[in-house]
Amino acid sequence: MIFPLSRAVETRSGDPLQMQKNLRKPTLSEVAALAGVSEITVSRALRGSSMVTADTIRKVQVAAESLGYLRNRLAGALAGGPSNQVGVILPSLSNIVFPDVLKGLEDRLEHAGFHPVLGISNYDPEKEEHLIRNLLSWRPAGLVIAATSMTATSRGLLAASGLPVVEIMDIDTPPIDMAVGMSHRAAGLDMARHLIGRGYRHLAYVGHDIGRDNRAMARLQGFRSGLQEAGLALEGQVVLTEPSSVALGRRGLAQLLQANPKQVDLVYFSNDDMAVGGVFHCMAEGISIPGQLAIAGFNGLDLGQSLPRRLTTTASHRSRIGEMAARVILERLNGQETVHLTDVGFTLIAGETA
Amino acid sequence: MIFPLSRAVETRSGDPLQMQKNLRKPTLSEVAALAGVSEITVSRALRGSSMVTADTIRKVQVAAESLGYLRNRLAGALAGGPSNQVGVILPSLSNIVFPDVLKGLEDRLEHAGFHPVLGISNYDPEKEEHLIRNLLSWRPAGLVIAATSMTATSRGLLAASGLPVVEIMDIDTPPIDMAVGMSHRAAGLDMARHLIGRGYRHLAYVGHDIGRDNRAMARLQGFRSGLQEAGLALEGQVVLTEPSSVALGRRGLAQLLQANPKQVDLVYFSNDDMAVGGVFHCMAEGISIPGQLAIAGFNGLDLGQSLPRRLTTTASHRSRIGEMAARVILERLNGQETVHLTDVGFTLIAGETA
DNA sequence: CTGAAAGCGCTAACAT
DNA sequence: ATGTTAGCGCTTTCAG
Repeated sequence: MIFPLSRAVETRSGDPLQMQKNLRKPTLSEVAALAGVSEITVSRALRGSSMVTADTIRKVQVAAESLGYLRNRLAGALAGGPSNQVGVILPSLSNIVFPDVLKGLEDRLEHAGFHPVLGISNYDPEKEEHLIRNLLSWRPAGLVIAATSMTATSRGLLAASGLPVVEIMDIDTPPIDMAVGMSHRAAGLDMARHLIGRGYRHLAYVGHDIGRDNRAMARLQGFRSGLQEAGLALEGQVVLTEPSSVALGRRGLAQLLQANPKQVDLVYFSNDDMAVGGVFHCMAEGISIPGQLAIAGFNGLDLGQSLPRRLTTTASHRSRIGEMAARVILERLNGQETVHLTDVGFTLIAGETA
Repeated sequence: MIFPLSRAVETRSGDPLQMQKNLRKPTLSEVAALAGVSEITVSRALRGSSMVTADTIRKVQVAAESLGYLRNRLAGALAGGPSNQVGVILPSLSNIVFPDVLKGLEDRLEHAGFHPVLGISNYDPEKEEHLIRNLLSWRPAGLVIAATSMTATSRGLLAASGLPVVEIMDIDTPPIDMAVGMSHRAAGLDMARHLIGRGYRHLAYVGHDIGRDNRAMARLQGFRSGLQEAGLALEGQVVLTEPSSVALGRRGLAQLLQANPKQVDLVYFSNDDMAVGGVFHCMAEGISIPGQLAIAGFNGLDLGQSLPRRLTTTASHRSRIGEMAARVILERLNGQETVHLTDVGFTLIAGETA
């Protein structure tokens, strides 16, 4: 049995634990009976409706308290009340980016009394579709999704849901409903221009599993465009088919330098974790930064900014994305007009490694 | 597949909230009508009950598909069906430890078709209590909580809920229902013994906001016990009242060395982030590791293991904690016997920094 | 300001 | 193998 019913125990008034153990979960009508009012009045009182006397509110509260009443939102939501759940679909929690986004999201939702209901797609469109169906079946107040590449059915489900739906991270493609994020293409381009401006001419790239991370791919595309503008091209490239990590970045740079022994003077990494790995490789091999080799990353993690030499990188405003996503959902639920595209931008950090 | 977008009734305004209100989703009975069977048969067919003909299952599926039917689990759960939601309360998402735990948890829950419903307590017992009440009101299948110090009411609510409740991280205090974690005291003790065995005699500590992180405090206590065993004591200590970070560790070590110029030969940090900060400080100041100063951390993050010299630390099995928490909940829901205390242990990593 | 009636959409418990 | 009957516990009408 799923809910083992506790048997009767001797009551000790005042102890909420004991009070509740004696009975099935008390319902509205039991509270109503004890308070000497109707169910609906209890409902209104407990939800803070304006149309209830302060006096009856108190009566109801006392009754509810003494019974250890716990609201049943399943019933409430089914009966047409609002839900305070927001479905959240992320591709992963391993990449620090997503916990950061989730943090911002949760923080704002929390303030409004909402909760994220989480699903991790693991970069799999099929699973993503499955998750959408699943989360939607709980009739949440809204949905936030960091999509990979949605199936047509997924898009259909979201569009048909009639809920506020926010697609986060990217704003490079038109959203079903709303989007919050930044242009990764622009970030890559921006970094390329910055580096070229600093005099680097022999640039290479070290990346992680790019098939799954089309944000990283967009950055690389932007970066390439920047090189093209200056009549340059990537002089080396290592793309490893594993999730990004410090260890992978270290390995990736070793591999790159083995294949392209001398000419490269700067390596653009797919993100800061990878870039820090690159820095560590240089430290271990006695390669001076940025003298012999310059390094740039993406994300602006605390980690990179605490290196002996501050990492040159692009700060992404991750928790801000989460915050804004929560914000547009709440605004929409509030009946306010909402913007369909929110660009949180990015900030180039000219550090000491490039 | 047809999405019930066109089924809006009486749509008169462009206001999205209105549109949403007017959208009617198809129900079981509509599917039943179309399939020419009863509601309950549809219900059974869609849930994969064994007692339905393959043929009617197909009929039902076709009908459901063509209407764009989407299961309403609110109604299902209210009517006595199982919930696939598990409440999860964590103190923070900023500390990498908790995303890691959440990852393991989500992964296992996912496989069983369950979803975490998240609440972040921000190390505040009042908020924690509030979250417990809130999540419980959705009648989840279980609850996982990384508690700070619960209020009596919180404990009462959890005990009275009759749900599987798992307290995670610590196993140093007796749980209300079940606990999954490790002994942080033991980890600190273990590290102290290891270091003393390596010959260090002048040990100091650099920690972060310990008032909020009683796990770190437990490690420090264990560490001290280890010193005592050897007739030693901490020769220096800096505890900063901020959340742990690489930057803070760097600052903390600088502060420690300023106050205790020469005697210290090893610094135990409250965790790896802090320890890496310490390593960076040494790099920047030209202090050789471990020759002039040895460093040890806690957690076994990828980061520390990718340093030019692998960090000496204790690997905590974070995602394993999440996995085991999910496991005991699922076992309990499955009617199996469950253990009340699960120690996932820890692993000392004898790196190159101490 | 309070109440009575009428479901919300589903599933468990018995039917057949 | 399928159907019938009753709710689950609440909140929306609409009355008073």
